Amino acid sequence: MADADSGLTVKDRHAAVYAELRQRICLLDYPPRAQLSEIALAGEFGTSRTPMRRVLARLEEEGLVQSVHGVGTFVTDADITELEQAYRLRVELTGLTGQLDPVTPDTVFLIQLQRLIARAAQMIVSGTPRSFTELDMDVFQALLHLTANEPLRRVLERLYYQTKRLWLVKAIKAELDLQEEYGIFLHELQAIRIALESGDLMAVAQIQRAHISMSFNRLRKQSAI
Amino acid sequence: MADADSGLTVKDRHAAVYAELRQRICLLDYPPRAQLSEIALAGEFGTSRTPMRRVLARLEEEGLVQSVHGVGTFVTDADITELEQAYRLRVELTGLTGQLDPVTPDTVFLIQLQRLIARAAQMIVSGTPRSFTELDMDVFQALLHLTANEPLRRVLERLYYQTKRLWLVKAIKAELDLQEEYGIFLHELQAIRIALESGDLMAVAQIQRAHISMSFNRLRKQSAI
DNA sequence: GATTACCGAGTTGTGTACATCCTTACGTGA
DNA sequence: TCACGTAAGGATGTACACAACTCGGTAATC
Repeated sequence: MADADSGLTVKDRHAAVYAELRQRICLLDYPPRAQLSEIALAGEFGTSRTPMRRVLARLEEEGLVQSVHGVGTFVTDADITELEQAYRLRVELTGLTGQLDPVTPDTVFLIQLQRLIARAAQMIVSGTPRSFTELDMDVFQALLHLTANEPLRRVLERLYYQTKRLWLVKAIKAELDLQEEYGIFLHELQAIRIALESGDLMAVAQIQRAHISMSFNRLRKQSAI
Repeated sequence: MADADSGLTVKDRHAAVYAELRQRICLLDYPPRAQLSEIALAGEFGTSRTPMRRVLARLEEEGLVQSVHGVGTFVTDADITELEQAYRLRVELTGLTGQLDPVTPDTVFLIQLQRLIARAAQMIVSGTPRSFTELDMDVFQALLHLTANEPLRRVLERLYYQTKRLWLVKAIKAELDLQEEYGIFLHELQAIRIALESGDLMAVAQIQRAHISMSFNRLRKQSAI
């Protein structure tokens, strides 16, 4: 409420609402099959249904919600069989980030990464599925800057938010070894830092690619039970 | 006008209008920088501004138009330097079609392809830049069925329509050797048919990938003049 | 004559009433 | 008691009036 939107254009406001709703869906604040009321959301964000419908239409394009005439707008359920194609595409595209317009990071980036690694280490001590997902999102956004290919970034971002809920759903249902997940993630970040310090962006991409692929296999293994 | 929309849901109508406008933009019926009037389009499609704005918002997401408050909605200009990243991503993703969920075509598909090859042969005799682009779109849609990976198909479709205008703009400005373009395209289709008949979908993908890459190089060579 | 302030036309963005549609509960009849 | 028709409620989809904004012309002023 009364957000400091001074100087922001109207499209920035739309983007902020979109990002907020996307965050809520992926953090399961709005769990799968939850109903989103256009009127209620409009009231919360201090606007009317018209701009809210535009945001919801975009979320529907991304596959995060689904609107049915006369019934309502509902969060889609994160089904692993339906999202397997998206996950595999995400694996391949992550590998491309080291190939298409790679960006050598500056010192600021390395410091930021070091801070993220510290947060990952803290996860092992006092991590929750939710706080881990928030960290994972921050890491994703940071590593996205390693490629300057804007279309690739947009596609990767979409695929990330489409598939990320799978992990959190499984984690909350206690179908994942959380300590193992935290440890692997910390190890991945340390490997990425080493690769970055040697300036090998192709290696960074392959490390990410490998871990996304392995993470999906762990998710699938648990589902097969 | 009075389209046979009996039985079609409302979202199909939206999709049809979206596809129609996308076609017009990519065939340069609406050339770059052309202004699209919400009211005029609403009148043409027999609806009001509200649904039309939803379609235009999606076109803006895809980067085909740009809306400015108080000014208008304009077709974006197909700038080769801006679209180079999209083009290179398209090259890589096309290569993935033989790898992610490849679909072995049935006999109907091969017959359809044979018909497309015949149209390509006709291009050499009486082709125009426009009719060639229409053929190219049909070929693209047909070959898209060779992968069952839906997310990949959606991304490829977006990248295709984002980048396709570049060719037609250059062709109309007579900065391309049309006979050479038509000949290469026919040769590509024949190579694809041979690869398909041997069931090698990976080869089909690599042939497409190579031709998209070469096509972009020809576009860039002409631009460097 | 140059500059600046202002007004008006035209466009996109927003708010809201209404249309359309689905679901559910209720009542009526067999 | 069950089946079916019907009406009410609530949701999304649509239409339209109005607000916000940009840009051109015009006239007043220095």
